[in-house]
Amino acid sequence: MPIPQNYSRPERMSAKERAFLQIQRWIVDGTLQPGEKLSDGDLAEALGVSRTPIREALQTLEMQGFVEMHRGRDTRVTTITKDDIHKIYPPLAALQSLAAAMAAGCATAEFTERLRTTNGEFGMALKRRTPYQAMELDEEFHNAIVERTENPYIASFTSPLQLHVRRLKYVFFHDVMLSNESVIEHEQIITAFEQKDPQRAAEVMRHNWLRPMEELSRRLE
Amino acid sequence: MPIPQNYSRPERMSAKERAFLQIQRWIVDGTLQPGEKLSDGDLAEALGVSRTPIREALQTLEMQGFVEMHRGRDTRVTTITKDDIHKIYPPLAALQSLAAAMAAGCATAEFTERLRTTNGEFGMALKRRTPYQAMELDEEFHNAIVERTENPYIASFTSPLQLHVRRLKYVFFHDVMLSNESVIEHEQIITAFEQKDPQRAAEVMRHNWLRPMEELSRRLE
DNA sequence: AAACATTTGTCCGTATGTATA
DNA sequence: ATATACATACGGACAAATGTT
Repeated sequence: MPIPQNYSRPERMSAKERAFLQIQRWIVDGTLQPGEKLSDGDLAEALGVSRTPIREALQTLEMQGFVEMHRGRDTRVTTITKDDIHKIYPPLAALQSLAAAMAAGCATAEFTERLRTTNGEFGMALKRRTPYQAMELDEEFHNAIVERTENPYIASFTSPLQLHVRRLKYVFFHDVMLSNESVIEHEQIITAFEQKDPQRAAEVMRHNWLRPMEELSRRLE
Repeated sequence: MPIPQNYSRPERMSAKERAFLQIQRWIVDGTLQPGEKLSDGDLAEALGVSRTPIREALQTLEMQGFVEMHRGRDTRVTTITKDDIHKIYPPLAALQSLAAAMAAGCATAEFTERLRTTNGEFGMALKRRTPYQAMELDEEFHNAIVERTENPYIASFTSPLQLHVRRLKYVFFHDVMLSNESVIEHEQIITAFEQKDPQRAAEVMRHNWLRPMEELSRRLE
């Protein structure tokens, strides 16, 4: 009996983890809308577990800014306004920029090659008009750089912030909003890595995050 | 009957919150040492609550990087090495620098005055050789700037990072390690605010965080 | 004002999974 | 390899708090 090798995860997920990922997805993609009330009892029933793992998941999501728990009252999905565009992007840009500067110092040839491959696929996905795949490849590009810094403090913050960006796009535009300019900027970042130029890597990276912010902002006026 | 106005908190804390703050304190000040095993049962008994709020507190601490939970195995205080000095400070510097740049744009006279007062008390605490008070006034200075940005995403990350810095100092030096140069740098930041110079505010702020990193780093060699 | 309905917060027992002998 | 000991993960009941009728 042949068993598929890549069946989801080798390590089983805990109920809390499953609940966390599922509820997070629902919030990010807008299934659970901003301000919507969350009943842990209902979620427990929907996900087929007890309230305990749901509560734990909700508390984690509260830490990440996706839900607000009011003791004794209720638990709700956090609201977002267009102002959040200018609140989420700048810190993300700052940390990604830092990560780029750090990665520039220790970028090997095989690392830049890997980035170039990912960026190539990203560009192809844009041409192919498969925005969801493009978005995932864009995130893969940026995550690779963050992971390269081997700094868990940075990763632990950029990761949820990227999800907040996704949520912004879904909630306000029902769209992932990607621009072709990113491909060029990514290439410039890779070049800066090859030239061991942290300053330039940081500068381009910042621009690569602040430009989409401006684009979103303009489309809302 | 006169009731003290500033009696700790008007709102009662939940058991989870109490447990969270207490365990966090113990980890930061070294009472609970790096790598130490945490038994939720023992903690529950020590704090006079059941295991549920303890478990929830530990999960929150895990998100902040103070605790590692290994499913089915054990729960331990995270280890820190001297390498962490160079991992914690840079992202903190990057975000504080961003906060300074943002605050420079909207700093009022009364705001800079408040900062100047806090910085004055900070300098006095240094002269008085009351390092713990000095540290708290230093944090108050920086937190005021972060809060001024009204950006909860930044605050939610800098706040635990500052505690990691505290922990570094306590664990490696049993000391809070403050330098007089900070007073001058703070004043330079305030001046940059008054002159509405975000660039300079950001630059001084970064230096104000990276200099202590270098000082700690040198003292470890 | 007081009792109700609802939701969150806490307790504790048990099942599950992991490491060790 | 099997059994044992132990810690975590989960479930379900109860208590407390809040808003409402």
